[in-house]
Amino acid sequence: MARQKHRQDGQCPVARSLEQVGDAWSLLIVRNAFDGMRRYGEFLDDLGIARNILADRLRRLVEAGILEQVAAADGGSHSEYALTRRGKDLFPVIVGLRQWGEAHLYGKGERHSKLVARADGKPLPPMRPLGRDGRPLEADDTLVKRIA
Amino acid sequence: MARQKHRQDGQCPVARSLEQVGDAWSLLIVRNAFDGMRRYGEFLDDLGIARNILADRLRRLVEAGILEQVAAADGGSHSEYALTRRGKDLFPVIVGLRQWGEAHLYGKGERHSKLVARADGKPLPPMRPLGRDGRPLEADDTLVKRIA
DNA sequence: GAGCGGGGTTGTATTTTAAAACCGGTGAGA
DNA sequence: TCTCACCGGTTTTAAAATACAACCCCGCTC
Repeated sequence: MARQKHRQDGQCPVARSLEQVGDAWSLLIVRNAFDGMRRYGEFLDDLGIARNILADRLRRLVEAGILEQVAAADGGSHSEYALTRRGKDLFPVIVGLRQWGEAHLYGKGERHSKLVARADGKPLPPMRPLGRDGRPLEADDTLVKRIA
Repeated sequence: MARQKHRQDGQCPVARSLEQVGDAWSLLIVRNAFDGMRRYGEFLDDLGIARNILADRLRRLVEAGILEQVAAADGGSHSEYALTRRGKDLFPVIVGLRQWGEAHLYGKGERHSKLVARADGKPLPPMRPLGRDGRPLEADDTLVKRIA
């Protein structure tokens, strides 16, 4: 489903993004990559994903330029998967999903991992879209301008 | 795939979020809802999704508290689907996907729809996670603190 | 009461995912 | 050097999700 053509999807960047990362596994792999995970076996163990699916997703993510295969950091014979610039730019997407989940998907007292600033160890404030004046924008303050 | 259990997914808000919206259709429906779309037939025509899948996704989104069914605005007999507070809070996720797509998935000169501020009609600056001091944070400036 | 549009449900074919067995290359130890 | 794990996959087969088309129900209009 992340790979089919809809009506006018060339036009909408959201749709085009979802063609590349619009399945749960891809974004979970990317999330783990942000946490420093780099090896096939690590992803396999952590995610509990089927081996063939993991291989397929890694291949797609490499093809999409989100991950790249690099020689192992420890000089071993295997290769590792590292986020490219393009992959790192997915950070706001991951943060958005994380903060939405934190805000809406946990009961009071139910614990979860937290994203904190490395500098002070404190949680990040909610990420919000800002206008050019630096003030937060709600969805109602924006509109999608379709191309002519 | 958006609906299975991984190793320790209760813990990670990203995983939990993706259980609810981790497939392309759900987020495309939400995207369209942000654009003011409210009716089954509108989603059907715009997305080119299969009818049964659309019905299923709308049902799930309602169950998840992201959409709610409300009486039609025009007093007709059918009902419409509107974003709840929880659904509206997905705005940063959609914006994140949109801006990533805009930045990485279009060739020079290739046109796409744009998200603009309603006030001045101008595109939004890139949304970025901010630290408590208001300065943008890169992924490397953060870490995920797992719960004890 | 026939026709029609909206909003679905119900089959059934096709595609994707999952699970598990298998395979090839490297490196360590006997 | 032989073999024995281990890592990183591929292949095979089963199960599930998706797509597509046909059908159905309801309220409305004519």
